[in-house]
Amino acid sequence: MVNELYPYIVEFEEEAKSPGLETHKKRKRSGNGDSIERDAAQEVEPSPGLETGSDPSQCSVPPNKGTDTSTKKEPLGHWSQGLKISMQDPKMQVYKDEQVVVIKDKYPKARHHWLVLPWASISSLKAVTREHLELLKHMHTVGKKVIADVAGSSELRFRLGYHAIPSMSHVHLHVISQDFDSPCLKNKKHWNSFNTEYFLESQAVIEMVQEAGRVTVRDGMPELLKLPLRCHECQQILPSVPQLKEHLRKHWPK
DNA sequence: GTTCTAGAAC
DNA sequence: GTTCTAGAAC
Repeated sequence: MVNELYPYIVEFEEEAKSPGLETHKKRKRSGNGDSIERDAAQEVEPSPGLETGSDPSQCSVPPNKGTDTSTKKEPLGHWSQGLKISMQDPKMQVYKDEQVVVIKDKYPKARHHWLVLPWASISSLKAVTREHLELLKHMHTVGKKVIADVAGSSELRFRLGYHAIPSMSHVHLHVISQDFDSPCLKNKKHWNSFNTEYFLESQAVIEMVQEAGRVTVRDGMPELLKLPLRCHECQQILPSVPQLKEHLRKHWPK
């Protein structure tokens, strides 16, 4: 509970906000927005123009000192910073509340694949501490809610977790259905990042932060991405991605 | 993270 | 000859 005071941590290259800028956008940040049932939480309508004054996508950055935990100096135009842009786009937002926003993965690796991101700028799991414990729990809860809102989700299995070594900056929780039925799933790295220990269960991460106060990852994560293609449902090993994808069909829900 | 493509694998 | 993988991208 530290950074959520400023939903807009993203710093645009537009640089210098004159100190005289209106820094007092008095907004209710009453009680903790823990309950997603509150009206603060809302399913974001696709139709534009519904945003209220509390739209965090407006990027008037308060002249606050470096509150963010990010240390990398990647330019905001770099591909690895893409999530910071997408999460601000109302058209991408599937859900949002005072603490987090959910967007669809731009290149979904299954029929349903979302990313839950905190408004607070947390570069990666390496920067997570006990102060973020409630936030991580909330991200998990929101992920489960989004699943529940999907028609037919009762027949689909889902997993919630983080990549051990994410490519994209800004902490993001993957919420992905286990059909892996998607044309964007193209290579061994895609498969193994979701079907080996490279995929860190959200629940395990939460418990780790609770117990150890931080998230540690075992060595050898990059090697996991090169393991043989093994079916997550029946453990069979398939010789190529195309054959794996053909094999997966027989596990699809009828 | 993706695209592109050389050359390995079949 | 075609499919498929895996590494570069300034």
